[in-house]
Amino acid sequence: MKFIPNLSYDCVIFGFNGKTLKILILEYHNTGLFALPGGFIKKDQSLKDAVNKGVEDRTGLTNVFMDQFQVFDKPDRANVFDMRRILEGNNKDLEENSWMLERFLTVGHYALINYEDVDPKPDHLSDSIGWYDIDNVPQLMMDHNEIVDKALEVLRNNISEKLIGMNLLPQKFTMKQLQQVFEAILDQTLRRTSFQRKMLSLDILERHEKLFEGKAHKAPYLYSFKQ
Amino acid sequence: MKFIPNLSYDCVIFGFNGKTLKILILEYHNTGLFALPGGFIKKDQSLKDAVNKGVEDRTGLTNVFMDQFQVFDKPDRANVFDMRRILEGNNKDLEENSWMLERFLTVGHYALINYEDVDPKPDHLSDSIGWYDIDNVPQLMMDHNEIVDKALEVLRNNISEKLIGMNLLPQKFTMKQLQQVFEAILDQTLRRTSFQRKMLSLDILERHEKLFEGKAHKAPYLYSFKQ
DNA sequence: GATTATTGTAATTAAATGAGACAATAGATA
DNA sequence: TATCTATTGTCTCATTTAATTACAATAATC
Repeated sequence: MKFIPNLSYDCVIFGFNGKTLKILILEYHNTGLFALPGGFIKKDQSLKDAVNKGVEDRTGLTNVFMDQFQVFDKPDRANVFDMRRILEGNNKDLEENSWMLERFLTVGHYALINYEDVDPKPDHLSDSIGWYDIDNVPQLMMDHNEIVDKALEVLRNNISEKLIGMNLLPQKFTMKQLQQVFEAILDQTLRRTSFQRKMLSLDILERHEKLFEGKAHKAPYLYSFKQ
Repeated sequence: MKFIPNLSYDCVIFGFNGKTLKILILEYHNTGLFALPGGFIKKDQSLKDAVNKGVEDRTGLTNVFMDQFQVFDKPDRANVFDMRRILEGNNKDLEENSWMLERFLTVGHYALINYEDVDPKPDHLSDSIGWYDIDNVPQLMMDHNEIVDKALEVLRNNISEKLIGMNLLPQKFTMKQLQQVFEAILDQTLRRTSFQRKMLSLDILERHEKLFEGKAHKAPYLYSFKQ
């Protein structure tokens, strides 16, 4: 067995389409079961490499911002029944894959990516993968809904202090777009002038050329994050 | 094997003696190796139960405030050489315990306890356990120094927003003691009047009787946290 | 050239924090 | 008993930070 037994990772991949916060969810072949993208860790592989590989396989993206946030470990979190359905739905040998029916602890991660860059790709076990609004996530297998909830909570706590919102945007963006990211994550409206003043005072933004959208009003500047 | 393979926990147990922040460190028999209190997770045990058990065994305390904060996973973090010394130093059979020489990922936790309540007890593998000032931690085995550093960082980030400092104090404490906890954790002096005003404005403290210490000055009130 | 929607920034208010002042007081001193 | 000392609790005022409002600038439309 090339994997570390009883241990997996799952990743809540966040994207932002300009209006709402979304996450990537996949559906397994012939089961109707929805789940977070996840996987196992090879015996000589770092956790980070394993998750990066999983994210890359599903999104095509490398160098994605990501962070582990909690181990989910309830002894009864694995659902043997569901796991069996997934294996059977994919015509996998049950004997050979019996290790997958054991108890698993999973390391919860979240990743932030630029929505526009992604063309979600199902892996060999799942027949679809797609974006779901954060407030419209379907019932997921095992404790994955709990993992999503916790990921969102951690993201909310981190957005202000760690300034990670940029990872959800293209490299150059307007102040309004940045504000919309904050508003989507925090689920509250922010004051335009205070937000702008705050962001500029942090001295983390570089100002570029204006963005002319052909709209009948003053054109906003584009910004990027320094280095 | 009754444990989950390749996975362990380690716990940075913080205490406060009124002056400085301290952590519990144990030394293994006949090896000169220092380490954090840690252990393994039984196949049907929750992570939290496992860590609680470990903390209780070493301190005698139950219902301790504790939080997991990171998985440490470097494929080369285990030091086979050190592990062998520990097993040999305890006259353990190497064959039988060879699983302990494999790669381990560990879930880092920190715990906050009332220093006065604790009489540290070595476990069967270690011949001493004791308090060390946070700025005078000896060289620890594997990546345990890194775990300590990270635990302190997380504690510093959490002290203000999550108000967990109370766990380092007896149930009733003076405003000065509370300030000293904050100062020890943040490693900076705070303004007495601002600190007092801030704490009182948060509406989390309950005021009790005064504490008469027999000193020639006004006696301070005792406070406790509202449940 | 006037109009419209939005942007960038300045001006004004309000809130939080820093810094100091001072009365209250538990015991020590004499 | 009266005075002195160290510390506490609270107040005031200055300073900093943040919220709110106001307004000029401007890109395209009419």
